[in-house]
Amino acid sequence: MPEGHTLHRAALDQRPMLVGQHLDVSSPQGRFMEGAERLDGRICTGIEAYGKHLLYCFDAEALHIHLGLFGVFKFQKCPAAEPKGAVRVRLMSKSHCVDINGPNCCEVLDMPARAALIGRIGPDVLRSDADPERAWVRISKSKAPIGLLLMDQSVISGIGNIYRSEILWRQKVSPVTPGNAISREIFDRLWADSVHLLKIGVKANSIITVDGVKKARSRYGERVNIFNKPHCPACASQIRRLEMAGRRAFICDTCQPDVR
DNA sequence: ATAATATGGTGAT
DNA sequence: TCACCCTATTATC
Repeated sequence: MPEGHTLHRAALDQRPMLVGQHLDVSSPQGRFMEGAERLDGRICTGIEAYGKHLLYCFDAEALHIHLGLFGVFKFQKCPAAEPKGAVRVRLMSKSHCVDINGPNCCEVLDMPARAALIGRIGPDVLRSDADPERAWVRISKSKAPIGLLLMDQSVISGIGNIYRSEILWRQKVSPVTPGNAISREIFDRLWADSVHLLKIGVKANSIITVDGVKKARSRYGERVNIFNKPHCPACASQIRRLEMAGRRAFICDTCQPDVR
């Protein structure tokens, strides 16, 4: 679930539920008591997503959430049901209740810390204020493989392990291509396709990288081209798996030749 | 029914 | 390199 699209979708969903209202903030699970107490009763002034990070703003402070691999948002209308599972934070407005379970990161940031966080994140393909030049500078100067660079959130943010394999396959780029061997034209295509796919992901609330597919049916199913698939949908070659940054990457050696 | 696996990132070792 | 966070889905009995 949580690649960049998940967080932007959460921001869109939750803004009308929470922003502009005094929130009851609690930690049913008990592992965020201090932070909850600090924010309880204050007005939520905005919700912003940066890459895979979400910030609930309360004037000069912000609740910083990173879902990690397991984290999930759940929301419901009031009156709210009993917390289910390990609810680290419960945010309650007059109308809605948002529960956050299992986040990797859950902390209160002051302004300098918020600036530091935003500063260390590369341009987010889903933000209109993103500057792709920053990503181009990093990639074009790096000897690291593009499959690693696309997953490096300080280079470009929002892309996760599924989108990585899918974008590189769609643009016929081998993940082992060094960043400094990527032409400006290829970079522009990678960026544009990332924006395109993650926007679809926000709308569908699911990763869909196959053209023409509108709705998510199963976990992978027809939604993706090569991620976790045995054969290439374009040429039927066997899909090769390789370990990159400790994560499984998928590659079709026919469609994505190593041109180094 | 129970077990295994992962769309992520941090901090310790 | 590994433990952790502790959900949701899929695979295996």
